[in-house]
Amino acid sequence: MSLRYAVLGLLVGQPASGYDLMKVFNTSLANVWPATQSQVYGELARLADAGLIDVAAEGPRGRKEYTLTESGLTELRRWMVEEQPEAQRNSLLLRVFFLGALTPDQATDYLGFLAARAAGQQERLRQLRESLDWTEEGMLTANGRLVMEYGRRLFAMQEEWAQWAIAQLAAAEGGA
Amino acid sequence: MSLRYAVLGLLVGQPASGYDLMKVFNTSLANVWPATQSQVYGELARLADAGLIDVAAEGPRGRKEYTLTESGLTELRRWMVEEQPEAQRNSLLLRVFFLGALTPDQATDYLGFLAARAAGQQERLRQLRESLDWTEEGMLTANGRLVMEYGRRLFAMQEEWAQWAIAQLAAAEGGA
DNA sequence: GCGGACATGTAAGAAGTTACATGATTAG
DNA sequence: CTAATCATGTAACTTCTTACATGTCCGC
Repeated sequence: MSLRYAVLGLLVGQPASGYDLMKVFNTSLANVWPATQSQVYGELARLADAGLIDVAAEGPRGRKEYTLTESGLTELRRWMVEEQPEAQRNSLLLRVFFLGALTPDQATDYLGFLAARAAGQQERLRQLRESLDWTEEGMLTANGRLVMEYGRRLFAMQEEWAQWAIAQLAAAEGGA
Repeated sequence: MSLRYAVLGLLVGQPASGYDLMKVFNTSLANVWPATQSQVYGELARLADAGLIDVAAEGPRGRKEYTLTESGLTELRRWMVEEQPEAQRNSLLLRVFFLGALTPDQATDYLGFLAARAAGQQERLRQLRESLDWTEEGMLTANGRLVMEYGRRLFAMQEEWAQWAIAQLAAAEGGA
């Protein structure tokens, strides 16, 4: 049900169309809460139906610009504060659990790949941060900083952990 | 499609029934790849159909014990090495993105809650590690160590990050 | 006028969740 | 004998993905 709240959250303070929202889902939110076009348009219709958003304006090409209603904002806040975060799937860790199904060489390669990927993601984040226009004071940029810093720390942790894990495997090999 | 591989992975080296697998999904894998009973039984039927697993033995109460076939192991390895990990959803970060929808006090409370939760999860992990029988040398315990260490580092990172984020909010408040 | 971006929508199917339904065996 | 555990399965529903379908406006 979180897609619903992603949509509500994006409409806080700034009206937008489905098309506008999709751009955000394909960029800033791509690594946090991916969504497809058909999902977004469907959810917008359902939210409007439920009175949590309104069509504030209609533009060219059938463009519908939605705004958050009061009950929409209330519902978003309720979700943020009250709702328990649901369990999240992690296919990286799933693979680590099953590392024993690979040969030791393959397992080490996989961890090496993870380390390299984490390093690459850090680099990509760094570039993104530099390219962003921090003068524009939207809500997403303000809290986007917090999210980016989380990402930076996560990727750094992953890189270090993968290197540690490689050493562990090597020690187990040597010890056996 | 990863549930399929979770099931295959759990069958590496040790035959099991759906009931056995559910115990694992409800414990070790609960925070990595949650699955429901109806999903697991359905997937087992499909995997047997596809020849990736076999019914090796039938026991009391209609118990069916499945083993991995060779093509099952091949397919698992292929997935582990070749398949790109799909984007993962993160409702924690989604909420952080929308922190601006809350009052500053509520936002700080939420981050404080995250810090406390991360601390609790570290404690829980520590207890789990102590309670585990490390003499039993199953594959899950060997690589389970790696996964637990990942968890430890993740929760530590989360706690520190949340505290950093609280300080950031305070600074922004003070500065404004 | 025409290509690219803008813009919305539907349909079919896969994956995941919740709830129900049923029965066999074993330990005490 | 009876409660707990073992054990499998189905049905209905929601959510997510992929693909298709359609049309409009704007700049050049």
